[in-house]
Amino acid sequence: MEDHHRSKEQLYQLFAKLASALANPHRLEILDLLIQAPRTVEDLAQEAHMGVANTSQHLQRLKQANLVADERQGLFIRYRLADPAVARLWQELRALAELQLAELDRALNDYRPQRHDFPKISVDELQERMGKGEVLLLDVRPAVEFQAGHLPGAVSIPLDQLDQRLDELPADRLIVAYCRGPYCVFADQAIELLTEKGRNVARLEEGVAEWLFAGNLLEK
Amino acid sequence: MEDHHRSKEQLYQLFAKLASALANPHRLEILDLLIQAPRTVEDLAQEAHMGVANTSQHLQRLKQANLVADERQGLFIRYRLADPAVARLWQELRALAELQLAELDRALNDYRPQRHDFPKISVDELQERMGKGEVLLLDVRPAVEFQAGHLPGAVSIPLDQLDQRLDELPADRLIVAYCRGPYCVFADQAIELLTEKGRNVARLEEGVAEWLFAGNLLEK
DNA sequence: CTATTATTCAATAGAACCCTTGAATACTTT
DNA sequence: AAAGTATTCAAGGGTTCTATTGAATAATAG
Repeated sequence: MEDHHRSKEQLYQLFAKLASALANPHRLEILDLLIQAPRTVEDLAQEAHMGVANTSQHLQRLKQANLVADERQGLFIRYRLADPAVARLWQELRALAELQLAELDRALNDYRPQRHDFPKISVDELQERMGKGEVLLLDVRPAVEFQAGHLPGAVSIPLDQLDQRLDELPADRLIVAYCRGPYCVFADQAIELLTEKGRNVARLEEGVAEWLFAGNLLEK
Repeated sequence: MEDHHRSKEQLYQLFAKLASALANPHRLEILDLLIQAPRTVEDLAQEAHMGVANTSQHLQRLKQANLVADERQGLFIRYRLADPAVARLWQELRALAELQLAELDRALNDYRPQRHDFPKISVDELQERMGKGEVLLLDVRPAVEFQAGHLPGAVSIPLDQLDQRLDELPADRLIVAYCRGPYCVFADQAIELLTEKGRNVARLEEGVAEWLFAGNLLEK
């Protein structure tokens, strides 16, 4: 009888340990980055604005929980998601948070203040209009992420190069910008810039993660 | 620029807070119980073998995270899941843990040592054979949980009454026992007892939660 | 072999978490 | 109003988590 208890406790302990690996904002940000593309410790530290030692420690917790895997490549160590199911869990966590609108909506309004100011486009409409050649799909994420996988037919111009490469964009077609997903501001900034330049733009809220979950494939 | 950081941090902080509400074995056990049926604080404390004050505190953390809701009913306060999406997240968490078999499998072998010793039946086969009247579906969970919702056509005999009510079970049909789900031992124990008594039995691994996720409806 | 670079380790201090205990609160019944 | 019951509050001490710092380990380049 007591045995029973202990083994039940141990079972729940395992699940709790997995959950607690997710219970830190930095680690979630790291996962979010790794969903887009594998990266080295230093890259992650820089992107997430944290110290390298600290980043390394967080990565090790994630690794212990089997959420990420690593691979040595010469001098660097490259971390990646251990399994696509990790992304699914993270997605589910966000979905639940979205149900409790109140706080999240407020936080999101702070982070993406213009998010209601410009036109959006749905995946369905995008696919239909791309088929007719009416749309240019623009990926404004960093180049590494584009290379690791992107929406089919997308063109890559990372946000920080956008104003120097405006001439690569057609003036007569709708430009649909996307980035990592609904919590990413790159596309917002791209759209702001392009609107200033008089282009016809819209935002796709979905990123590569959502695209995958919907059962679609990526291009490499 | 600094603003940006802060609001991004806040966003991740929200998600992390939600995750940390799940990051405790007791709270997970509580959720697991609430998925089966709403309960009072005292009930939960007893089922989860923990102090009442402690249980109350955990419930409040869950409530603050919007994972559970409460409702006063006279002298008691009844807690329930805030949303079915909570069960989905919990399910996804377990699914991820299962991918990392090693540890979990060991823990599960401790908790359900006989789990490979008796026949199992799939949902499909169950439905087919129930249609033909070849099977009696037996719900061995506590009565409250049965009342809160059960698989269609199931008969309720809580585990602790089973040996006194054997005569209610037909001797000529296959008896399929189920309980809360794959991490629940009630059905295992029921099957052990029934096998001793010479009955023809099998276990359905799925519980009501899994049944719902598969898109089926419950009976009340 | 030495110097260099990416990553990890070890130690520390401060914060958050968790359980226990005993008292306080809220509602019902008499 | 008084007594009784379910739940919550408040305070404590022990444990775990986190960021920072500086030193230690790999792998590479010269």
